[in-house]
Amino acid sequence: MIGDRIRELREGENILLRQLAAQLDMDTALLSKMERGDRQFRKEEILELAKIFHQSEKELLTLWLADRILKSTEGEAYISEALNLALTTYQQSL
Amino acid sequence: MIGDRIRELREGENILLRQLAAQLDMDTALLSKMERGDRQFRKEEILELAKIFHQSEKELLTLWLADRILKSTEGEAYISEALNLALTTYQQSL
DNA sequence: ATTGACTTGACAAATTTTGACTAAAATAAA
DNA sequence: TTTATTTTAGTCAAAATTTGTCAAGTCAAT
Repeated sequence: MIGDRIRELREGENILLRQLAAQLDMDTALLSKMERGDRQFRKEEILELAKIFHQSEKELLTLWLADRILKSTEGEAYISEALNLALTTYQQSL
Repeated sequence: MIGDRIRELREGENILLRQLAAQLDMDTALLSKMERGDRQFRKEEILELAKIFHQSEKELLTLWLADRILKSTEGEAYISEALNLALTTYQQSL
């Protein structure tokens, strides 16, 4: 999800994986995994990517956090119910 | 949240922390932390607790998963947005 | 002051996540 | 097809996180 978006942005600007990896100071193989969702981005990387691609931090961070949320539910039952409950619980806590 | 519910159920049946801990084959201190939300239950423990207290697995697992979801978002920005996005993304994936 | 129930903090053990590296696979260019 | 480049997959150890245990702590009731 965030990985797809990053790939989309990268390809939209015709930047190679290894070039973007260099900008982020990371191994190309690792960035490849991150774009494909095998590994998670770190928040700092998302912020850096927002700068590089002139996207709002909010958009990218939201995608990134949604990914992490879904990852934390992988393989479980009652995911919709739990997400709904988490949402209302969170909103009430504000 | 799930911890509160377990404590409620336990106290409702006048079971001591150490007694329930014994039934779950765990240290009393650990169960104490779990009820208070310091530590997370494992899924097998939730299933066992559903049996012990004659509650539906769905109810307890949903509470448990919602807890884990919220924990995975702790300290982040755009939590509501991400939860909503995670929810719609998940539902579309079905 | 002693007992019983529960809580807390510190530490060690276990598990999971992570990044670097290597090589294989896919893709593109010649 | 060969060669070069880009991407993906697999492995391994280090780092980080989670988990379990124990001892000491609080608090309330006796």
